[in-house]
Amino acid sequence: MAEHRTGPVRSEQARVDILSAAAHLFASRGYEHLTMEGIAAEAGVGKQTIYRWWGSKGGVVAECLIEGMLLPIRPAPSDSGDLRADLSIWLTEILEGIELLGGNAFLRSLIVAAAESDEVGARLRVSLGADASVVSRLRAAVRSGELRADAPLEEIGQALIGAVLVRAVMRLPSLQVGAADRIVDAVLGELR
Amino acid sequence: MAEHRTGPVRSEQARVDILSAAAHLFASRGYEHLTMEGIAAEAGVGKQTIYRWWGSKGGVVAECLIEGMLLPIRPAPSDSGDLRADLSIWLTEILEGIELLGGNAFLRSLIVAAAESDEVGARLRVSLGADASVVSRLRAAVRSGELRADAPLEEIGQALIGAVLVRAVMRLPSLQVGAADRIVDAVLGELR
Amino acid sequence: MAEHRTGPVRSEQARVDILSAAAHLFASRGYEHLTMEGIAAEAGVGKQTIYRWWGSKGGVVAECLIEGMLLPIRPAPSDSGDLRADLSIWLTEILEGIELLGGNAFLRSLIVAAAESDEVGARLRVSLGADASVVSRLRAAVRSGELRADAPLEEIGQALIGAVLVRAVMRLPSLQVGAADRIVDAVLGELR
Amino acid sequence: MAEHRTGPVRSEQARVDILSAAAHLFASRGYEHLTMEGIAAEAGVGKQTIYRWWGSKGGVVAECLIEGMLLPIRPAPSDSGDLRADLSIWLTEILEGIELLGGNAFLRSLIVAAAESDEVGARLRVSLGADASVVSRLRAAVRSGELRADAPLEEIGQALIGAVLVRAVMRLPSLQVGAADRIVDAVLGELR
DNA sequence: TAATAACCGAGACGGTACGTCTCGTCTTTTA
DNA sequence: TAAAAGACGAGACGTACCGTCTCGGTTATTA
Repeated sequence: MAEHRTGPVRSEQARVDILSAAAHLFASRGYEHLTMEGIAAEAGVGKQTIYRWWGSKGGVVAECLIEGMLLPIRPAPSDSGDLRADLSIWLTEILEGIELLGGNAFLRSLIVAAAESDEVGARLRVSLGADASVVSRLRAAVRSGELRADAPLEEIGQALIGAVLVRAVMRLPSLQVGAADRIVDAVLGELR
Repeated sequence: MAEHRTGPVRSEQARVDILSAAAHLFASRGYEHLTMEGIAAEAGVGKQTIYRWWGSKGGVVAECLIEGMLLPIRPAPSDSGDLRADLSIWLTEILEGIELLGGNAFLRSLIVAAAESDEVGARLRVSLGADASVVSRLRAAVRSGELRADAPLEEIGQALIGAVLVRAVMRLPSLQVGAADRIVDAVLGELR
Repeated sequence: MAEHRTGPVRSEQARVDILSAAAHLFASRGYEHLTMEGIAAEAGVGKQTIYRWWGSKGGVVAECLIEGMLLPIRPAPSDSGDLRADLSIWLTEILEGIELLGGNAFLRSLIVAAAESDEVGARLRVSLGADASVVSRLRAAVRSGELRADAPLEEIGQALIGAVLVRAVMRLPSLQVGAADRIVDAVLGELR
Repeated sequence: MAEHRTGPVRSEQARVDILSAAAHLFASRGYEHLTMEGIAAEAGVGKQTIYRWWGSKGGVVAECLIEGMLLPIRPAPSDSGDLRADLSIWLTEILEGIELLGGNAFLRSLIVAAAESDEVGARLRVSLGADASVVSRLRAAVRSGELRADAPLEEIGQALIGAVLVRAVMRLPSLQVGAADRIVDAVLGELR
């Protein structure tokens, strides 16, 4: 038995306008200057329409992430048989994506958003790739003998992404060429 | 020839009261609920006295870090000759310190503060130990042959700390026993 | 064709609460101690709600005057055929009204408010009666021959009210019995 | 027996600098924008030096009045035998003086200062001439028969000055030519 | 000719109020 | 009945002044 409802249905237009406005303002002014009122004004939408569907700024930003409006959704690292090369390419893409969007300043905004909102945090894990996708590539490496059987796969993934975040948070110089290689090198070591 | 200035001198009492109030409120309510008015009220101080000496919340928090009022200042990893053991002990201490102060929620607050304020960011690097102290321990490891000569020492340090941060930011389960070991294992590998 | 606007309408409750609070605080503490924050707190209203509708303290006080919440709105002097008696009664009522509300101190507050805000100044002219109402009584006196045809009617009205104000401003002893008569006598002279 | 005191004596330089600064700021920005800090800065003086000798802004302004730094001290109306002419000249001078210094806006500032400070109020009475000097001229007029013996002399003086103040307070159009004559006419009437 | 006051400039201090901004909720009208 | 518009109570922001209280440095007496 389908449940019936009368009246207009959620406006897809409004939803898209809000997400676009949020993504645009996030990119141009950063999460700390992102306000509900600003999003509503930019989107040409009542504030209530935002609060009706999302509980907070964080929720809106999280949905932007899901939709790939803030960060292009990361592909999994590919499997060419050479783990180091695969991870290096994958990390390079991430670093370049961030650089394109504003570099460390943008990344810091993203980190603040993630730290303030569990929705964003959870989403960012996917968008940045610090999740199953790396782990499954690492698992393949275990199978192929590139990594030993009891290697702490999740921690390796986290160390790779973490090395990127930490540079943004702690104001180390912005990312340079070769950074991805050095990070992979740092985590995977010479001859593993 | 010393330069002379007349007039009253900065009140050390007020400075300490402000930092104590800020540290206390940070610890109990988190950075996002930390307000200049709250600090002033808690410290029994005029707001202007805060603005006179610090330009922002971030500045105050950074000085709290310097004074070791938020995080105990980290000792360098010791050098017992066994790099993995030394790093593991050092990282365990850091994790326990954070856990004691509120765990990942506290760490997230710290990260937000660091991401929003370059002063805090720079200070946090020292307080969390993601700086010269690890690197110099790693350098010793190079000399003793535990690490190869061209290992990317800074990136190794960042990967270690980054693995801790990333778990907080991305809402991975709070830190457990053995976490330090696994992180060190992830970064240093089996038999380096 | 009426212009339409969507959205909530101005809250009459808030408006009245604000004016009551302002009038009450003015009467009890004087204009110089009247603060926007005090009004907002007393009225149980956000400060922004005051600023949304009035630009300044002066505007609020002016509207209090319009509403007769500070000074009862003055009736015009009546016309019994005896100008001096009519003016004397009228001025006596004004003096008694002021005396009741705090005497010269209250009047000084009113004068400060008027001097600082053109809205209050314009309104006070009406409330104190230094306007058309006296002049029209004087015009009747011209018609009945009590005043000569080219008497400077406006200046006469201003001199009457001015004699009251000047005693407040210049800290002359507070108003006594017979004051109204003497003022009317001073301005109209013996046998005009 | 003179009482003796050790230490330096009050600095005449500072006193004059403060009064000049106050008078200058009053003239250029008005009493409502006159601040103790502004005076101190303009005078190149410590705030305490002001508070040491005057209790308040009002006190400083009152002394400016005494020194004739805000308003030239008014001469008494002269006695040519023609009361109306004498008063008219005297009032014209007052109006011209005010006009020169900023007109009604300046006068309003003066009124606010007087209403807020009893020292200024008392002083202004002298400076504006609403005091013994008019009354004594009026008394001469009684003696010469121009005014009847029981005319309320003080109230006449107050009505004259009051008519000027009331125009400033109540935002009536700024003073015009002939105003003095009309005011004298209003108060003294045709043929007294 | 010290010692001792009080003056002076400078300005830090605890406060109060300012006017603005944003929050999240609530209310009204339109479609 | 969702959506736009936007008013509302709340409260933090950063600034301006308040009046008091140190600071050193600098005069004038007084011992």
